[in-house]
This record gives sequence, C-alpha cells and structure tokens, in this order.
Amino acid sequence: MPELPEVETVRRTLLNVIKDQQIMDIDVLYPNIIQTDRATFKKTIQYQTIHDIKRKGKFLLFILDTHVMVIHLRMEGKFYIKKHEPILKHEHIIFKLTDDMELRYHDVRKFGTIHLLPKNSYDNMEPLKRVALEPKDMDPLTFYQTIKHRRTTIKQALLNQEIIAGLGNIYVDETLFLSHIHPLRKTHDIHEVEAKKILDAATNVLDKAVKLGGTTIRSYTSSLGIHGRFQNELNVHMRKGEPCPICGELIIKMKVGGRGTYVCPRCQT
DNA sequence: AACGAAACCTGCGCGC
DNA sequence: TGCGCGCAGGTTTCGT
Repeated sequence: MPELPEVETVRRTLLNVIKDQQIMDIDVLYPNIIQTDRATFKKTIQYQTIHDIKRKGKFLLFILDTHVMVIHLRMEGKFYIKKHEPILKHEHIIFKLTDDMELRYHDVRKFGTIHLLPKNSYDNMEPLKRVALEPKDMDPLTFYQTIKHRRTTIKQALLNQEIIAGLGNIYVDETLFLSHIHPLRKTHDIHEVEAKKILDAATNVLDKAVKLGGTTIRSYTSSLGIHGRFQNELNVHMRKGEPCPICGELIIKMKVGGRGTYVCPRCQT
C-alpha cells in the first residue's frame, strides 16, 4: 500500500498508538521479511523502546534505544494493532508490546523488508543511503541537471527513488497529468521550466494526498484499517475510458517501463 | 549505459 | 465450476 502519502499516514497513525511502548518479545513467523536471522533480530531489539517513528521516502524508521528498524512495505505491507486475537494467515511478524498489546506486520505478498541498523550511522547505510530528496526538498535546478543526463522516460525517472523519493505509480501518473507532460517523454528533452513544473506538481499532489490520508484503491485498506480519501481526487489513474477532467478526451491506459500508465492523450504532450 | 523480462509472492477478476 | 491468464500502490537482478 505504499507511496509517500500512504507511508506517512501509517507513520502518523502508528506513532500515536505505540510511541514510548517497549518491545517485550518478537515472533517471526515468516523469516524472509527480516534481513537477518531470527536470533539476531530478537536479541537486537528485545526490551527496547520505540521512541519515535520517522520516514525517509517510502521507508519507515522506528527509532529504538540503540538501533533503527527500517521497514519497507513494498506492495502490500501493513501494520495492525491487536490484543488477544487469533493470528491471521498473512501476519508474519508479531511485536509484543506492553499490556499484551501487539503490533503485527501483515503482508499478503511477502515483499516487505525489515533492516536493523545502528542508530548512529543508519542514514549512510543500505538501504537508505541512496534514497534521494523528496519533491518538496528538491532544488529545481539540481533536479533538471540530474535528469538531463539520463536516457530514460520521465515516468521511469520519477519512479526511480535515487533520483527523487516518494513517488510511485499512482502519484507519477497524477504528477505528469498536472504537468501536461507525456510519460514517454525522454528526460533529456525535458526543459528546465518543465522540470520545475513537474517538481511543483509532485509536491502539490503528495501534500494534498497526505492531507487526505493517502489513496485507497482495489479495496486494499491501509494499516489499522484506515481508508484514505485521495482516490476521489485522482484525475487519470484507474480512470481508463473516462473523460479527461480538463479537455474531455477519453483517458487511455498504456505500458511504460512495464507499469500500467494512465494518460490524457490530448493534454499530455 | 540502458532496456525489458524475470524474480520475489499471493489473490482477484476476467474470458472461455 | 474450473482453468489459465493478466494484473496489482515496489524494487532488485539478470540477460541482451
């Protein structure tokens, strides 16, 4: 469920519930999620306190006593808070907190990852060190100069977290629609003015989506059963065959870089 | 360097 | 009802 607005929504919601809670025990039911062995994982974080939850791009960062737990939800990772309930099929990691409260990591496709990094140097380590700035923090000239030297499509560049962080398939489609730029345009053909327009659009889209609690589509609910409301604001994504809100031309669906991509063929050039 | 395909997994909707 | 296929908000790896 994971682009920047959804991850940020998870961060805020979770922080309210588990800030300053202690991790009393951990059950790892499916070990491929954690990037170490069970024993090391448990030994490292047991009895530590969750002081804060931060975010870098699409990564959640649980700040503990000595380590940072770095979580990527990939396609369908979610967290639930439960107490005295049977374990569901797709709940893979159970963090037992104080007062029998449990934080459960749920992931149907098992793509998510959890890394443990030392607190003093985590930002310069994999998997965080190559994550770029978010659109709101990116200098337009730097962004322009970065993509000018690439030989790829603008859509693929915007999906690349080393170029710009936080966007995924939905918000790239929306950003390019608002910028009036076709997803197949080559990055080296994007002018400086257009690069700035893209950054502005991305910033606005992400900001608005965060305010609405993210996007909930295909009946996926986010962590803790939260439903976002940004799906009502989508201009093109998942709207194949519907009229463009600007010009009325029908939205088409195509493949770009292997990803389903929605475009207004008249507005986006 | 850069592209697409395949891989990691599971479930859902569709056409036959 | 069952089966096969394509698809899914992500990223890495492998082959051309």
